[in-house]
Amino acid sequence: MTPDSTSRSRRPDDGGRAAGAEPPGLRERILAAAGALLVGEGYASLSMRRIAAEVGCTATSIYLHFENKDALVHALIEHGMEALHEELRRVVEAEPDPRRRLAGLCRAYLDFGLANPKYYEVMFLLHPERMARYPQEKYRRARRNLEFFAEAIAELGGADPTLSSVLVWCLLHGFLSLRLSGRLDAHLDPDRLADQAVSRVFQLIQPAPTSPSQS
Amino acid sequence: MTPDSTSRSRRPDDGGRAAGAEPPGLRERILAAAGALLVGEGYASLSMRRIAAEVGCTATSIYLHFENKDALVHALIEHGMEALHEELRRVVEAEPDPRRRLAGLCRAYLDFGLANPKYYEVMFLLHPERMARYPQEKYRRARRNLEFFAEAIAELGGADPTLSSVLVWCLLHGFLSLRLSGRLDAHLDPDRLADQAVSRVFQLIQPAPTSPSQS
DNA sequence: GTAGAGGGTTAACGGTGTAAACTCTAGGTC
DNA sequence: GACCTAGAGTTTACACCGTTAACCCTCTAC
Repeated sequence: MTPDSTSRSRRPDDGGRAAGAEPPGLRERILAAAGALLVGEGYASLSMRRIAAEVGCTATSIYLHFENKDALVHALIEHGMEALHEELRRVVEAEPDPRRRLAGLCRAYLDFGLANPKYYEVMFLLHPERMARYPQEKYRRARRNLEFFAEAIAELGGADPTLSSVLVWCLLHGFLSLRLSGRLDAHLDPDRLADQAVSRVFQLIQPAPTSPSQS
Repeated sequence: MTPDSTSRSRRPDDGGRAAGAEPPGLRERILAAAGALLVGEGYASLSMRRIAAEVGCTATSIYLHFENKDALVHALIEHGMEALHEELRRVVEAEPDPRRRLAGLCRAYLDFGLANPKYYEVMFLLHPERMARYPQEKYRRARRNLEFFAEAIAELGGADPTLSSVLVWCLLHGFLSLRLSGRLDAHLDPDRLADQAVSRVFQLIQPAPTSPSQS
């Protein structure tokens, strides 16, 4: 039973905004404008006033639909997380072979970051000083993404799949972080680096030799 | 034509003014205050007015010694880069054994980030929208750091040392990035993760199997 | 008909980085 | 001593920023 009709105690805070009425609705339009602005001009240009101008309302109106700017950005992050999750889910469903599936997951993760750099920045690069922590609860989707990796690793007989999946994430995210912020040496071929990162993942997930011993 | 007997040719940085010599000098005091403010309150509190208040001058005075805020932050970054380089250099000089040296380099890198999170953020996490790119030329020192890694990798017979060193950097930086921004699952033990990252580095630098399996 | 609530507005506060114009002081030259 | 100049530092101001408080207008419920 979807209760609506007389939407009395609608709390626009961060709860789901049901009532997908006929016109897009201001909240949706704000989100769309914010996303377009983010993709088009980057996070630095994502100001409440700019968004409002784009959408044709005043900056303060946004506060009727989002608690503050962080909440708005969180909604954008959630949107991005959903898109990323969808990409990964597609790979998982298409690839029964764990080896190819893991490689596909890595490639999909990298491709997502390279194809949506502004979104990736907001989702994974924005540092905590500048923004209230993205609600831990919402990271469940991110964790489900990691589980995709962990499952494939487990099927491949990798060491400690959960931990290994995090290490794989570190490698992939580290590459994207350095690449997107332009910190990689300009002489390196980024594509080759990405390919190498993906193929070395299979070594990364191997259990460490029982004893370091002598080489 | 000689302006004065005082050492004029001091080029402390990016074409700064000659500035004084004997007392700390305003430029040095600004840098010191900025560093303290960064470490103490984080990048978000690093405003020109805050720095000026700390140092006892006006915000605009800072512009007599730094072209703009980015230039000031670049000076801080350079300071951090020097400190990091020193840490790594120490390891290189203390460890002749390449295996232990590589492990030591990884640990030192991670320890630097964990011990100086605010500096690490400014050095490697601040994303490009918010700041003019750190001058490529100054990244030479960062590249020299990577050479430390590459050398050890070469001695260990790792694959394509230059490329491998970048991948190791990706792994270490990815871990620090996710850790410092609080994005790692709270259930994971970060210390164990760091240890695992370091020990898996040796697998990461292995050459990939000649063929990615048949089919 | 009237009360009330929700969506929207205007005006304002304190903060930001930065540019322009001004003042003050020290040194060099006649 | 008088004058000029250069540079360090200050005041003032601008155009933004996120956010709050107060107000308004329209619709619905009783």
